[in-house]
Amino acid sequence: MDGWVTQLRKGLLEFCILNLLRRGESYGYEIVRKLQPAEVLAVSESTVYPILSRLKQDGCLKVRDLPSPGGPPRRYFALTASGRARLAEMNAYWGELTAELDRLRKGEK
Amino acid sequence: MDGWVTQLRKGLLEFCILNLLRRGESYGYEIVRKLQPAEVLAVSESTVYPILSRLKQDGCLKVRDLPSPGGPPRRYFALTASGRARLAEMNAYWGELTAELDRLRKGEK
DNA sequence: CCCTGTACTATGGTTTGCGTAATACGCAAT
DNA sequence: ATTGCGTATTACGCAAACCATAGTACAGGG
Repeated sequence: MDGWVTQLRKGLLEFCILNLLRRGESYGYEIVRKLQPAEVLAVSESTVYPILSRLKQDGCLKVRDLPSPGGPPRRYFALTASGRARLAEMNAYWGELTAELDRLRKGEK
Repeated sequence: MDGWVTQLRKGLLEFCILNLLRRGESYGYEIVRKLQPAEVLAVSESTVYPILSRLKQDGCLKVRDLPSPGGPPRRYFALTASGRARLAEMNAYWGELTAELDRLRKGEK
């Protein structure tokens, strides 16, 4: 069960982070905190930071550094136009996927 | 988008196969066919067979071989008690996960 | 001076899906 | 008779994502 959860999260976390950033820019450490209370989605920094780097690399996010009140400067990430388009595609696919899975779980036909 | 779909499927396919077998035994080739029309879940044999092997290895499935009307003998897989328990846990976790994700996607608080 | 909380970076392992290819059986058509 | 197609399984190897672990760095309180 434990390993399965890890596998299930592949791709999903990227999806979560994009959805989180839809509301406005944020930085890695804060994103970890925002996902913490969810429990089923709780992750560590070593998971979030690589995802942010990849999304920026892919042109889905843009970055700007601002000083922090305590600690290294914060790297704020925000969605680009390309990122918003990507998120829209993902949301559409996710909708189909969950619909299909619900059909599988309840005893369809 | 394409690579993302591959990542999203990790763990999910195992979940789908267990749900499929809940209705009764089946064999690899047939499972591939049953998932085919779903589109969002369509996979090839090279994906399904390793999953079945692993599930059997983990004690979630039991196997019996029966002759095929054309081709090598079919390996029929069926859920064990342990498999049913595992599936129940997965279904519970999946419920929490989709609920949390829906909350993230709609602009909750 | 040490410890806690904040914030980011780097490395390596484990697992999974999937492309590719090989094997094997039966039946129909050329 | 041989070719091809649908059925059915097995084996090898790659790429990507999550995550544990560890390390760096700054500010403020005891």
